[in-house]
Amino acid sequence: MRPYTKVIDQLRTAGLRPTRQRLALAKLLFENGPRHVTAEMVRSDAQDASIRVSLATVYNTLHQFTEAGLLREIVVDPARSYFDTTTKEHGHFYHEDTGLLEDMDGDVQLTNMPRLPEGAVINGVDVIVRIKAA
Amino acid sequence: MRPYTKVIDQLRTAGLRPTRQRLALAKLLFENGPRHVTAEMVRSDAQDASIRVSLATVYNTLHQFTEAGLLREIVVDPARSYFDTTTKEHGHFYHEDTGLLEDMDGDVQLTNMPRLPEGAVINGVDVIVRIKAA
DNA sequence: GTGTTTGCAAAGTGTTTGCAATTTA
DNA sequence: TAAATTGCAAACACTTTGCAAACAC
Repeated sequence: MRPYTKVIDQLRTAGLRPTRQRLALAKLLFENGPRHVTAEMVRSDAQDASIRVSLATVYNTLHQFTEAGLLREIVVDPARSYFDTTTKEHGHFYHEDTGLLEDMDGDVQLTNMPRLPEGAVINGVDVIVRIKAA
Repeated sequence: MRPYTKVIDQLRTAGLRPTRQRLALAKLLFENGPRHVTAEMVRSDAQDASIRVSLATVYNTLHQFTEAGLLREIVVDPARSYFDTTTKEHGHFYHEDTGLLEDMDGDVQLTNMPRLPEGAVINGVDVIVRIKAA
């Protein structure tokens, strides 16, 4: 089987050249099941995997992947940005004491939502349940 | 009628002395209906109202009020922190292009929520509908 | 008077940017 | 070879902190 074909195509479609760094990071991000990462985690994982990539490139790549629809940014902590490899809409559990972000499976629904402000369209819906150890 | 009695009591209960700055900021925050503010907005409003208060104190005060249960922090933008004067649980519309944060009225409900991870309790539930001009 | 709070400026943190060197096509 | 990408270090924006002066009680 040809490696990375899917990701390469997605990158090309997004106008991104499949460079060594982008492919290595894509592998790291998408070949280990659903993940929720920060830039620092990615840099650290990359280092562990002997991928030489600067932090600036990690940031660039995360944002480019997000624009390309390969990642979704989740805003839960003012101190750092999380990126989710699962892009379909879904809720999250956020462990406030550990910083762990976890997918909610099943599909949570919003009921009784008021109508949108005049002339607005939805860009995304965030459902975050903040939890802590009992 | 005695001024600020309620806020003064709430501050005292929280172990906070009702200082000139805290009272002035409380007035500014709580006497103009529901508001969603950033530290910079508060500093600017304070300046307009001839309240002399440093940015450091604005930050301290916002956090102290939040701990005291007078404010609720809303995380929507990695670049800045919002504080909501409405503390009861409710959803928000966030205008991504203007940075305006707006209360959802009516009470949105989450249905079909999966059970919490083992040993966890809920700390808060965020429902944020991100919108933009059509 | 004693302990708390304030304000300033400096430090801190995560993120972004400018630009020369490198890589891709 | 032309255009895109990378990496470094400097710059950035927001937030926090250390500490002396001011204030509340």
